[in-house]
Amino acid sequence: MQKSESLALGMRPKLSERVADQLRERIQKGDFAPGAQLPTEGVLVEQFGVSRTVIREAVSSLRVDGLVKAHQGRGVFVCEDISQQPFRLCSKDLSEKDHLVQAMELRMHMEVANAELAALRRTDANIQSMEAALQKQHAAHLAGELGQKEDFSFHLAIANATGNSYMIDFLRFLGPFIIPANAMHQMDPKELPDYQNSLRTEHLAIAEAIKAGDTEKAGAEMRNHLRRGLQVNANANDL
Amino acid sequence: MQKSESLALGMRPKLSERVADQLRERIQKGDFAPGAQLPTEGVLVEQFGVSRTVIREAVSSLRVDGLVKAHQGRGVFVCEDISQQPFRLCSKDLSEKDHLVQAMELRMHMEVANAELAALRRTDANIQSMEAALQKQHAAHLAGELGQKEDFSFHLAIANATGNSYMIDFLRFLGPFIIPANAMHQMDPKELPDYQNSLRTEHLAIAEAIKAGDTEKAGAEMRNHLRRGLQVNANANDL
DNA sequence: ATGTCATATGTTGTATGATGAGTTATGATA
DNA sequence: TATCATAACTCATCATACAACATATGACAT
Repeated sequence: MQKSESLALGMRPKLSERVADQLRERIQKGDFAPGAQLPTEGVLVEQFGVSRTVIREAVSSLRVDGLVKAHQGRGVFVCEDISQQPFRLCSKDLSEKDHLVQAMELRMHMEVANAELAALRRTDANIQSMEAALQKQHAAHLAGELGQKEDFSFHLAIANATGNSYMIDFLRFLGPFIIPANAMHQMDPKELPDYQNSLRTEHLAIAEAIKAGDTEKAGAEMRNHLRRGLQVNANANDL
Repeated sequence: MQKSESLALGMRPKLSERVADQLRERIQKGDFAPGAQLPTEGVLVEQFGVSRTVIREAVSSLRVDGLVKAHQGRGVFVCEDISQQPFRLCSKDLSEKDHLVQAMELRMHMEVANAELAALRRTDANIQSMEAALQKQHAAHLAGELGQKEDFSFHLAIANATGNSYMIDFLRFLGPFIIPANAMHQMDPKELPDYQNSLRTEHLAIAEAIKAGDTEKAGAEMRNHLRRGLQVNANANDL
């Protein structure tokens, strides 16, 4: 017979999420200090006027976010390093278009930096894997495939050449968000070879600059490459 | 009278986490295709031999990880872009030194991009908040404080001026990882004013370039600023 | 007085059944 | 055939009970 009028909350989305958000806020606001114990489930049940199920799901989500740590028999405690919250690209209050544009912009600058760093630090092995990726992509194109995977491999090879593992991780993280490949799917088949050719030209220019150790050119070519890709993608999606 | 012998699982840590891990694995392995519906709670209860509570908590954790999306009345579905796993800067197989250096490098390049973008797009309001932050930092310095918070506010104001919310989020994410402030704590008190002065000079140069819309200079000044900060930090920590 | 141990109490973890709230399939009816 | 009420299914929430673990309490022996 649960009364639904216990809601100074308002109740559109899931209750558990609303509770979780409120708890997050209170933690980040310093309402609960790092290391401190959260109110027990029973207390929270009373404070929020919801069932234990909801409280538990809310706390559970804080747990996977790394904000709190629960100890059976003792309680739930705020983590010492609140900072370690993960980074996500899921701004709910962002249009699909803005999401894509902003994510792509983030990636672009990131990759420009990668190209510059790669030009500074590339080893012979790096150059080899870059060229191998390009060769495979070319082969894929000749075989009539899109070669998206090989494309990404090339970019990953560049990230590898930076010697910064976080750069690699971040590119892997960003990669799936921005796939100009869906533009390729919608593309007029007659235009595809042209597109793939220009892609190859751009990639080669980047690789060349990195190989030569020309940081400025490497960055510029990468910027040009991604900007054009963004353009094509934008046109294909009517953005 | 729940029987504990239903465990082909093994049962050290929380059941819900073990179940969540198994589900994650099956999803990433492609056992459940993107877009496909997960088995219903009832079925999962039978498959794992645990209670609905556990299943719900496990699925809940997959939800906050962005791996699945639950629709009331329909079911739980695997997200189209499984890739949406959050980005973390966990230094598992990285020395503390490499961790700091690489994270700082990541931040540096992002902030250079921020400065350049800010110079392109800054509004009057942006400039005002930048200058306000600088003023507050100066006041803090004069009051004998370190002014780290105000320092970060200035950088955040720049990120704001990019108009890209992901840039802001990312800076917030990276911020706590790299705190040249700990260098300030270990610094000889006699050197502190000098350091703070040069800090202010650099900040002003950045702000000026952004205000003037000089993208190149803005980026260069930011790069110089952070590189010097990294240097100071490295010396203080014997890296 | 002190150390040891059983007990009580509090807290999170798990199980279970019932109900609310959406979604979809079914089938009756016009 | 089209429309619409109904049923069936699913996740969301509530409520209660018990298990597992941790800590505090107090009795008891030394």
